[in-house]
Amino acid sequence: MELNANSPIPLYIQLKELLVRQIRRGELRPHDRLPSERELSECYGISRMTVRQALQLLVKEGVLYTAAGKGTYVSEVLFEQDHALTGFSEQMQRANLQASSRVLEATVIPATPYVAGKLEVSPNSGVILLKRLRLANEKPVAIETAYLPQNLCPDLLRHDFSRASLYAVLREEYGLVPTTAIQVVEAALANVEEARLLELHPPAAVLRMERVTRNAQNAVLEYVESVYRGDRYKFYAHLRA
Amino acid sequence: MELNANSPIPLYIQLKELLVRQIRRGELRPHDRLPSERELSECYGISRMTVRQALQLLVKEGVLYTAAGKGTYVSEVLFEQDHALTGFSEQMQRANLQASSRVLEATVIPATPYVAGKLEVSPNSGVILLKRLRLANEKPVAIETAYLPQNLCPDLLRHDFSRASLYAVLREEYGLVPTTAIQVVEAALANVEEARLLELHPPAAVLRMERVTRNAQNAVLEYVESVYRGDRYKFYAHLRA
DNA sequence: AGTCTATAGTGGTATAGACCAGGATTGACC
DNA sequence: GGTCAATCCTGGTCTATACCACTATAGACT
Repeated sequence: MELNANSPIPLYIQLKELLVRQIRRGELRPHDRLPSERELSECYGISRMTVRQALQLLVKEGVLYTAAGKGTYVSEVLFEQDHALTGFSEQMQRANLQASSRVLEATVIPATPYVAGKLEVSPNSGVILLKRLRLANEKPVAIETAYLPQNLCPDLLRHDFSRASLYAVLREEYGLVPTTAIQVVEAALANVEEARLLELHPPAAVLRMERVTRNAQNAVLEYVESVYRGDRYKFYAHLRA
Repeated sequence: MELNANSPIPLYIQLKELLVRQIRRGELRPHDRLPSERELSECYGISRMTVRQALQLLVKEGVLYTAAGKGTYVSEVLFEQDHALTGFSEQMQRANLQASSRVLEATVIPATPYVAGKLEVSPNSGVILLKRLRLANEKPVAIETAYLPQNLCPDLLRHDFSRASLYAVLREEYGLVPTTAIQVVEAALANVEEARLLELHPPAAVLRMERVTRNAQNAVLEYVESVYRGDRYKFYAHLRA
């Protein structure tokens, strides 16, 4: 269980992942105390500052917590790194569910004033509309309608989005990486069309979500309206001041 | 514009706040390059590692971004310190609604295993339970049940929480400042008790939320279970990668 | 037994120096 | 004029050391 100083992977990352593995394997359990920074430093033959770099990362991620004068401890829950900014496909993969989709609509339309406002583009400019029924293990979970500025991702619709992940295509083909999003979520009763598509028997509760996603340069990548089955979807968010 | 080495405030925090002030005043504008780490180090008479501590904090917060081999730059938006981590009272104030509460329960209980896990405290240790009906302009909006570690805020319950804001008391009296939270939101149909308290006529949709709130030291401040009226509450979240 | 007081250990802060890979600039060369 | 290589600067990583405030413990004292 040693660190490799010649590896291209930084030592503090190696140590961080080593600790995460120990926690995942149960060798370190919640509220266990870790060896002190000085012990880790000596044990792995690296300096204390490097140890601290690894530990601080894990504290920031919520995996560990520290108590000055006492020690460093394993947190109760090891939250999965950020559900926050992943698409449906990635979320399902994380939950070990098989994601699939049925494309309900895939066209280019002129931006309505409302959508133009959300996307921060001119009205009537080209907007890609992608409406899909989302399924997990073949069972309907959500209806998702995404609007994207056509100039950011021309020819997007040549992909088959019944199988392809929108976020994966944006990232790999167009270099568009979501980094922030503003979401609004509310609860409501399913209407007739929603009940039909989601195979619900009214009355049934659904989660309605709107989201505007931006990249690091603060450009709007997409505006999405989604409707989730209340009984098959929970909505995680990690908030920071 | 100097740093004070004798101040109880760490140098890297002082530098961080100094940079934020410069950005707020417009002396540093989006996409401007900051002086290099070595220049800042010499300019303020502190070591480069201390400079990096300040810069890394700001990068983590999204205020700055770095490009290896090029420099450190100001991000496009300095997000409003946001809706994310405020309590019900603050949210209502922002929406120009008059917040009030009816205390349904306010006691100290021994931590159940489940709550102890959420709060990262020992089972059976003292936990403050505060259950309130939340109203906006006299109309019921939510039922909120908060659990707090008693050792963090002893005597909390001597306040009258039908009027006082929990977050304001935590901040002003105990110096407890929420900085991160993990929330889980789902939609459901209101049960009988919820419908009665929220004055709903079934069937009606509600938003159920669980939240674990932590401070900058990653200590758990509270665990909250809330039930919101779907028609009177929208749930905002600002997410970052 | 109970209380106080060193003392040792912990994380938090800070310094000074070093090397690396990658971007940017300059200048020699064709 | 255009190309390529050397050079310098940048952030990224890492070491070794030091002092502080806080916590726990063990031992001396009452």
